[in-house]
Amino acid sequence: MADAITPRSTDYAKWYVDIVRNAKLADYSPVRGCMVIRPNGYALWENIQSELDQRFKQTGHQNAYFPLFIPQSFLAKEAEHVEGFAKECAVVTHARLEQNPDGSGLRPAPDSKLEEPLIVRPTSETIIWDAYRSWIQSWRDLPLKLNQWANIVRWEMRTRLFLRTMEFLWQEGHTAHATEREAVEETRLILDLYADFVESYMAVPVIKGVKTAAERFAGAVDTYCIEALMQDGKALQAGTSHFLGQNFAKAFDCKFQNTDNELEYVWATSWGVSTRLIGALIMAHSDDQGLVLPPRLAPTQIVIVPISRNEDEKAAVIEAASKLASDLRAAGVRVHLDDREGYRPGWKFNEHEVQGVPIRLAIGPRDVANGTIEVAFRHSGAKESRPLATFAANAAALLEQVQSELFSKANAFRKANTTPVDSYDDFKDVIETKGGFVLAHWDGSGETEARIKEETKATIRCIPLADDNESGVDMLTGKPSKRRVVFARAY
RNA sequence: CGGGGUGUAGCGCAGCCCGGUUAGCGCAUCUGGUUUGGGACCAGAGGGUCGCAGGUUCGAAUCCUGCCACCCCGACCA
Repeated sequence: MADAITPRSTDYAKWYVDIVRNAKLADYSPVRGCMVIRPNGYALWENIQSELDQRFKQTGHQNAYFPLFIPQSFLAKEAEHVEGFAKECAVVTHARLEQNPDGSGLRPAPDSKLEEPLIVRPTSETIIWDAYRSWIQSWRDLPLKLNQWANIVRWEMRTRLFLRTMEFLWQEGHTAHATEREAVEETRLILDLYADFVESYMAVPVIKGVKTAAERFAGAVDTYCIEALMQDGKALQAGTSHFLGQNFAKAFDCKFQNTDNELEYVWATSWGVSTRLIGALIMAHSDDQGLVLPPRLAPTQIVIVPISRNEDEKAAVIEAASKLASDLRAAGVRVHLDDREGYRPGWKFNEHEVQGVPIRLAIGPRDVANGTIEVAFRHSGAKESRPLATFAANAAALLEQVQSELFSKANAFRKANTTPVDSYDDFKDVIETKGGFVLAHWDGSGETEARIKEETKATIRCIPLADDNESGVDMLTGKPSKRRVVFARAY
């Protein structure tokens, strides 16, 4: 509980795990590559969920739920999709266990072997498009815009808490449209929604862009993404929105009759963000003292720690603290009065710091006498005394200020770690020594991209959508390039 | 799957080379007391198939053989 956190400068990967475990966000499970999401971590996911869910509904989406198990044959229907996912599927082959003949434990009963194996969904396009085929006949059935909150399984070789686990939680939106244009608009709408959410709620700046063919979702025509930069200079894909064209409609024979009385294949999108966002959050803001949470997402925004030496003091302090807590609650602040017995104030300070509570208030006999409280800011470490009477009224604004300071800090970090380069030598040097986003010209060929990846381990994170075109020549081949693209080493 | 490493109390480790009372230490936990403005202190207590299976030996955490698990580094990925 009170273990030291490895400093980032010593070992970034270890620091990350220490944060996750000391802040009690998650724990390892008995199953390799899986994790237990603890209450502190799950509360973050619930806040992410409820905000996104609202936004999905505001933009005309409905929630539904599709099965965990998918017939193996479904996956095979879309050629690129199967190629992308087949190698990381968990497969259910038997329906029953029985005692081993020699009495040594259990085995799958041979006579319970399934006619057709089931795969545990690595994503749900196939089973959803199978349903869409039967639900969509006419242009009047479109658009169909569903989302599901679910768990999925991808049999990963190497895993990291939140960033890559074999099972993870996410939402996946799947929409069907009458026209290509409408589907592309949907893809972009969700991309904007994700970017705004991550920037305004999580205070993590992102770059919106399109993936290259090599990095595209298996089965998509275009994959749009938001890319965030972590404190160690590595990029993290924080969300994706795919324009699927008519690939899945064709694979699942999903057609509709248009207003001209003709049969057409449906146009599709799919999009998702996962519990990986929590990993992004940690690596964007946290420090060597522990987790740092942005107020909008923090399960507890303000914690109050009472301090007293005897029963008389305690009564007065608790009374003042309780009143403050209820005033804050009335002002819409998620506040927690930490009145636990048996823990000293210093211990509580540390615990709330490790767990990332944005603002800590300490109130003791001196404060009660002076009508003040001590305000400590998690993100800056600043500590100051303020009048007690007016604090609650200003609290919401104070939290918003913290939120925006966090974003500014992350934004400044990204700016400082985004480097334009024009020669391949400079490129290799920056990737190797400085890291971060590297903006360079690329000739658009998969060969060049693959060679750069091979030689530097840096990939094209995206071709940015931002309107800052500047033509040039590929740093490697000298061929013409219409704009700079974003390179980085990535998680 | 290739290379490296580690398995001893909930966690982190010592002991192993050189076999020998009851397997130890720190943190955490429990009880009692004194404490409380930045991780309190004192006293006491509980907690172990020494990863598993064989072998050598009067005797194995320690030596030998085999197996298993996990971690780190690489190839794949939200």
